Amino acid sequence: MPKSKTYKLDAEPADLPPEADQAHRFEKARSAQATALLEDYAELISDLIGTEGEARPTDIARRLGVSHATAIKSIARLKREGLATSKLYRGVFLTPAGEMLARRVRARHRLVVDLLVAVGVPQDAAEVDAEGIEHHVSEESLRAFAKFLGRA
Amino acid sequence: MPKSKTYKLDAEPADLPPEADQAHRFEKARSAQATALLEDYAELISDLIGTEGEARPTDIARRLGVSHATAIKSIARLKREGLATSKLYRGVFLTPAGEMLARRVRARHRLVVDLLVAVGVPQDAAEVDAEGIEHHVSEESLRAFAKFLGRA
DNA sequence: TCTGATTTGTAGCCGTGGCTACAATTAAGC
DNA sequence: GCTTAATTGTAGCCACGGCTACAAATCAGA
Repeated sequence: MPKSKTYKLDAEPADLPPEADQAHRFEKARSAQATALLEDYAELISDLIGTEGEARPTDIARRLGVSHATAIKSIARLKREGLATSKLYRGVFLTPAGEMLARRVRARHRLVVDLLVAVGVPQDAAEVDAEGIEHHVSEESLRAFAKFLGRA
Repeated sequence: MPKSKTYKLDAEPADLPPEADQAHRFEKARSAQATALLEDYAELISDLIGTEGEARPTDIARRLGVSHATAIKSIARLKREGLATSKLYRGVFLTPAGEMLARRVRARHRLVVDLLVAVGVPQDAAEVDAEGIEHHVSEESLRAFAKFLGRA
């Protein structure tokens, strides 16, 4: 529902009322989930353009493990949100906002995988878990991860 | 959609086809998301019963930051899935399966928070992030976390 | 070129998890 | 005990993200 088109990976701190801060934690997790799909698509489209030269809906669908119809609907949402563009029967492209999001998501993904590996999680499990985890890692945690990995 | 009523926190390994394993990662993240709500409710109900002596829909709703109608609908889903019981206008209780789930979820939550803190994330940020992260941490990662924290 | 396979898009269905509004029941206070 | 407040439950709406089925457009090969 945000009217702003910034798509920060984080959200405002918001000084918390007495004991209802548990509710705020859940709300935050829910809103993170709401943008997770956009983030996944943005990163994937960026990857496909980088490696294949183009991002076709069918390839996106196959990579995500969903039907092409689902992918196309989600791409429509990306367009509504100003993250992607496409003309009929042509491939999908990212707007500057979409590119920025993709870059941040990719960096975050790597950081999460690296941290998991650093604490002893096997590489393949780290890749799997990171796919779900990354959307819930705040900027603050990311900074801590970077520092921990010696990339302060 | 699972017919089994076990609710493992993990899922089967499944030997991966050629390069479609990216799709499998996304599918795993999606299925984790599907059980996240159940997990949150189970843990919260267990907490409320422990600290307040009972779990009332209104309290559940307030703690989760949703309307009571939403909470009641979700509780209905817990009942359908065999995790909770309740009689009309009486409180909510967990079945043995629900209790087990709650216990595992609570342990996992603590482990995730502790790991985040151990790598340098501030306590409050760790609590917030853990709420979203925990649902995507595999048993394998949990074991790594425990070992890293010196609780092998 | 034109015919058939592939890709893309559309329509319409479903379950989930939000919500508000209203009804019913229980609990509390006079 | 009755009235009122609080709680609980129901109904019905919405957007999302899945899906299948079908239609339209593009692309490739004969």
